[in-house]
Amino acid sequence: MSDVAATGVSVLLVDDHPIVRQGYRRLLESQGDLHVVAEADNAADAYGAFKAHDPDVVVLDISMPGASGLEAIRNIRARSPRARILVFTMHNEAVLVKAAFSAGASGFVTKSSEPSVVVNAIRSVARGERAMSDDIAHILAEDSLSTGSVLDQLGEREIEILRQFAGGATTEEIAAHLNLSVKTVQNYHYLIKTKTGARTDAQLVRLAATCGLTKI
Amino acid sequence: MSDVAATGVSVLLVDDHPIVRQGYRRLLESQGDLHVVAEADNAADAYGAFKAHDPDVVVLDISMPGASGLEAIRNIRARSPRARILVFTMHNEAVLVKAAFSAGASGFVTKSSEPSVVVNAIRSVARGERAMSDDIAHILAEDSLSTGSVLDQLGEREIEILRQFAGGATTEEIAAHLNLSVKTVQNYHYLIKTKTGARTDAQLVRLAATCGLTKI
DNA sequence: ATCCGGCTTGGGAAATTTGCCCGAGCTGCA
DNA sequence: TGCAGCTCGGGCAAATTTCCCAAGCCGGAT
Repeated sequence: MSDVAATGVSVLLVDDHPIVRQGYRRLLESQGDLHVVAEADNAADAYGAFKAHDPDVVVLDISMPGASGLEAIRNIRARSPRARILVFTMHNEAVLVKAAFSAGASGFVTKSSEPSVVVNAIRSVARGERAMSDDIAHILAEDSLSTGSVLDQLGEREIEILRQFAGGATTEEIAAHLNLSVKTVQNYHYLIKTKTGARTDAQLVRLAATCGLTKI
Repeated sequence: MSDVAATGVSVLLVDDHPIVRQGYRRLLESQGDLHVVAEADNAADAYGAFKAHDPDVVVLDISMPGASGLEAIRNIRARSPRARILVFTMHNEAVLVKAAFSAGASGFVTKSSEPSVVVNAIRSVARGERAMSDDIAHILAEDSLSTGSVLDQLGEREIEILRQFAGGATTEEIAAHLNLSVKTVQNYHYLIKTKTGARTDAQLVRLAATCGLTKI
């Protein structure tokens, strides 16, 4: 990464869909200056791949099931603060975007962006700049003006648990996914309900859906 | 499409993510026998593109926002019954898969499938065969198929209770609305879950939503 | 006519979850 | 240093869920 202009930008792809990875790889390689040096299909493997290949930019999807992609961002940044991470996902919730940036991401681009936006975002973060797609900027802008979504009352953990719960996971499954005790998940469940004012699990699911936390 | 073997397979890509379309395009073109002749980024444009280019296979993501991808399938098949449609999406719920097939899809492949699975599925549906990825076959098998819509298994009362429940009503409220004992509503709740195979209240809500029983 | 099967309605009892309260560790911030 | 907030879990009574069962009703089959 000492001379990006001369050597191009090396990229680590992290996404749980092989097809999508393959698509990225072809897209990036066709640019000439972008080179995919490694891939990972889950957040847990991301750091290992990062350490092994020392890419200029990590492109990762934080909407992977199970472990949080935010965790992966923190993991990488904690050990390699100069790492550049571009989040590339279909989610566009303001809370998620803010969480990603505060976790250490350098950029956030939605999958509905034009390919040119993505490749330019990769080049931007490789230069140490911040990058985000127009829709994300829009969402953050509106969010900064708005009264605040219901989700703003929730912490990161609470949001993750709400997402999995609304997605149909049982308490035990969530506990297993996040490596928590069932009791803790139950407590979060209850906390989320009281915080959001939902009196019913069904109301919670609807809430998550209307906030875009889960798609139905 | 008169001679697939000689001319290759022409494909129409329908997906709301430009990047993903670009990825597919590169993947398919690299196969030699598959040619992307058109793209569309929403369900509404899909039929126009189909009519204009008469592709052998339509590869489409039914998880697009706004209009239903199922609608697009029905649209295309209604006017061109010999159309071959391969659904390619990240969703893997049995109800959705069955809905897609009953809408006229010829194949259903999840985005977590290997690239080779996708290209082979395209070739299969081009030959007029059915195709689905292993995970989808598994899900359908477990679903033990049988009954058409999930709602067909439910009686009138069960549907009414499911609707109110998914709408956010508590057990007591439902009992009061319908002049039943709380116990009866509880039993219905349980019965509905076992009948539909939902293991979670959240899954029940999603089910009701996907069946159009409640809007979110 | 009779019987079968499914829907509707609820009781009962064990298993599980919920509702709240609590404490502890940790982090960031003043 | 101390406060505040998030995360994580124990405890325990109250509530709900999970199953199993029974009975009435009704339409269709025999």
